[in-house]
Amino acid sequence: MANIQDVADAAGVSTASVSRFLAGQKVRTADAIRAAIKALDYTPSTIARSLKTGRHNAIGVVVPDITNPFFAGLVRGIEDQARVKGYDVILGNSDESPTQEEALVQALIKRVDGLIVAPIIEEDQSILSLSKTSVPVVLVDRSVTSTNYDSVLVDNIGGITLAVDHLVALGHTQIAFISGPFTSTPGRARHTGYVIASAARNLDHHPEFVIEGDFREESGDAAMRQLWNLPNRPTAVVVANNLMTIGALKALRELDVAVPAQMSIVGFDDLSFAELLQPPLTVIARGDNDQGSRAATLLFGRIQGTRTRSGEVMTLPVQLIVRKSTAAPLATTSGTPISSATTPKETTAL
Amino acid sequence: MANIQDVADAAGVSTASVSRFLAGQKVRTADAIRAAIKALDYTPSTIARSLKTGRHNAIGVVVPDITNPFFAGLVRGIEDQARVKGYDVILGNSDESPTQEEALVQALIKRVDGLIVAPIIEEDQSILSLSKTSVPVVLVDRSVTSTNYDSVLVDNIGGITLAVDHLVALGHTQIAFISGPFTSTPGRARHTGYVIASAARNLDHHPEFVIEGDFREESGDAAMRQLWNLPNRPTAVVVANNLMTIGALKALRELDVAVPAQMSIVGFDDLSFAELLQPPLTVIARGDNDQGSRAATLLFGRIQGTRTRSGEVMTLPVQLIVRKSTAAPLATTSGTPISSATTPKETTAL
DNA sequence: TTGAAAGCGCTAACAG
DNA sequence: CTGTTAGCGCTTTCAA
Repeated sequence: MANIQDVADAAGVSTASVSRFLAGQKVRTADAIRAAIKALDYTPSTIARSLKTGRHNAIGVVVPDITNPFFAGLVRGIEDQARVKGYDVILGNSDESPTQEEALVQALIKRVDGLIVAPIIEEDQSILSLSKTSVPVVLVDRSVTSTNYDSVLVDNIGGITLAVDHLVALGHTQIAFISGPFTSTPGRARHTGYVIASAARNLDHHPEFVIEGDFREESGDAAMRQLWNLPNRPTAVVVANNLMTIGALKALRELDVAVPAQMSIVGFDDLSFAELLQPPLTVIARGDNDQGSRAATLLFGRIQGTRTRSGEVMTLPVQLIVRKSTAAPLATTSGTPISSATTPKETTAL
Repeated sequence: MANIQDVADAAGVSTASVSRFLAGQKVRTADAIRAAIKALDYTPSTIARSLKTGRHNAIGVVVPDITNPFFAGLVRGIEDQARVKGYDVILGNSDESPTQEEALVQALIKRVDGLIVAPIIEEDQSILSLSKTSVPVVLVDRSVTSTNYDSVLVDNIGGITLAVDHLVALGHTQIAFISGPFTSTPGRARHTGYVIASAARNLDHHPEFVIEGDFREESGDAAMRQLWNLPNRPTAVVVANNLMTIGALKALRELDVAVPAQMSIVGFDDLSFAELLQPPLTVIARGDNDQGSRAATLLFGRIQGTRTRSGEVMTLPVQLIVRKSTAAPLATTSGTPISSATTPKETTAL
C-alpha cells in the first residue's frame, strides 16, 4: 500500500502538501497530487491519522441485544446518522449483563469518539466511571442515577398509564403487570407507572399481580403462567416490553386461554407484525428509529463541540395503539365474590 | 492519559520492558511495572498498537438491514464469536443498495482485519475488487459470481423444494412464488428451486405466478395483491423471505382472504413469533445465529492464518416447519376451466 | 533478559 | 502557499 510519502515523491511535493490537499486546502500542485494519488491508488491510513489527531471517526453503541426488534431499530437510527457524519459504528451486545457491559464499555472507550449506551442497571459503575473520561456519552432507553448524562428516554409512566386507563375504561379492575428488572430504568419507571395509575383508578392492591421479569421472552412466559395459576387471577395484564409480551402470548396459547375473552393483554413497544398476531396486539408504541437518531444527534453535538455541556434529557412521547388483544372482562370472572365461586355445591344444597 | 513512557519512568525501566510485560513475556521487573500500571491507571493505546502492528482487532460486517430479524440473528452470532477472540465488530447497513454497500466496504476495508458481507448482487464490483486486497473476506447468505470467496450459504433449492413438495402433497397444483431479486443469490437460487420443484411435480407453468420482489415488506404486500387479482389465481404461495412474507400476510388480511382456506402460504426463514401469527406460519427455517458464527469462524481462521486458502463454501441445511398456514386447497377453486368461470352470462343464455 | 533507537503513516506547528 | 520537522504511542530489531 502506497503511503503519503510515495504520493509526495510521485507528485514532486512534500508530504505536507499532500496532507493539505487531502484536507481540502488550496494547493498549487493539486493536479499533480491528484494524479499521483490515482496512479498509486492511494488511500490515507485512518490509523495513522487517528494516532496523530486523537480522533477515531467511530462511535460505540452498546445495547442489551440487537436481536430485540426495538434495539435493532434503535441501532439502525443511530447508524444512519453516523454514516451521514462519516462515522463508523462499533456494536456491542451486553446481553443484560452488567459485567459484560462493563467489559464492552472499557474496550470501546479507547477506540471511539463517543458512546451511546443503554445501561443494564441504574447503579451502573462502568457508566458512572465514564464521567471521568473525556469521551462524550449519551444514554438511551435506560438511564443511571446521575444527572450528568445526556439521555433520550421515553415517557414510561405516561405509557403505562395509557395502558391501565384503557383497560379500566374497558371495565377491568383486576389488572396485573409483568415488569422488567426494578434495577433498570424502564423496569422501575414502568412499574412506577403501574402503581401510580392503579392508585389513581382506585384499583385494589394485589402484590401478587406484579411479577418482575428480566425483559426476555422466557420470563414473560413464566410470569404469565404464574399469573394464570393465581387462585384469584387477573382479567388483564400489561407487559413491560416486547420480548416478554411474546413470551406471555406463547404461555397463554399453551394454556389454552382465550385472548382477550379470558385475558386482555397490552404490550410495551410495537412490533412490525403486531397486527398479524392472534389476536392483533394492543400496544404502547414509540419510535425506535427516531429514538436512535435523536441519541446520535445529541452525541454528535458533543463530539463536534456544538454542545459543550451534558445533562440534557429528552423524554419522547408514546402512544397507545388499540388492536384486538384487549376487551371487556367476562362478566363472571371478577365481580363475583371469591367465596361463592369456590363454595362446594354440597354446601348450597343444604 | 498515561502512556507507556510514563509507566516505564515510574517503574524505572525502559518502554521496551513495559511492552514486553504487556505482551506476556517474562520480565524481571514485572512487579514494579504492574504497580506503575495500576498507579497510573494505564491502558495501552490500541491505535498506536495498530499503527505499529498493522492489526486492528476489529472486523466489519455489512448486511442489508439489521432490522430484519434474520440479519439481527446473524450479526449476533458473529458478534459473539468476535468478542471471544477479542475483536470488535463494525456494523454497516447497505439497505439493499449496491452503491451504499460499495461505500461501506471501501470505508471499512481500511480499519478492519476481516470482512463479513452479505452482497446485494452477485455481480458485485465492490466485492469482486476486494480480492485484490489482503483483507480476508467471507460472504454470508449471499454470494458473488466468483469461486474464490469463503462463503456460508444455505440450501436454498432444497428449502424451496421442501415447501413446494409439502404444498403438492396437500393437493395444490396452482402454486405461486414471490421471489427476491434475481440479481441476488437467494433471489436467484430460491427461484431456481421453485422452477425445478415445479417441473419435478409436473405443475403447469404459469409465468404470471412468479413475481420478483425486493425482499422488503412492501414488495411482498404488492406481489400478494397482484397474485390475488389474477383471473386464474393460485391456491398457494411460497414467499422467498421473512419480510415479504409479513407483507403478503398483511395484504391477505386486508383483502380479507382466509389463510389457509383460500390461500396457503409458506415463508422462508422462521421468526420467533411465527407460531403466534394468525394463522401460525409454515416456514422453511435455518439457524441465523449459527450461520453467523460459522461465517465468523471461517473468517478468524483466515485472519489468524489457520486457513491460508479461501474458496471454502459451506451450505447449511434448512428445515420445513409445518404450522397452520398451509392446508388442502378448496375443491372448487382451481379445477374448473377458466372459460366457464369468465364467460359472460349472456353468452350462455343464447 | 534488557535498553536504545528506529519507524509505522500521518498532521500541524513553524519558518520561509 | 510551501517544505521541514517533530512527534502521536507503541513494537521490535539490534546490541549489549
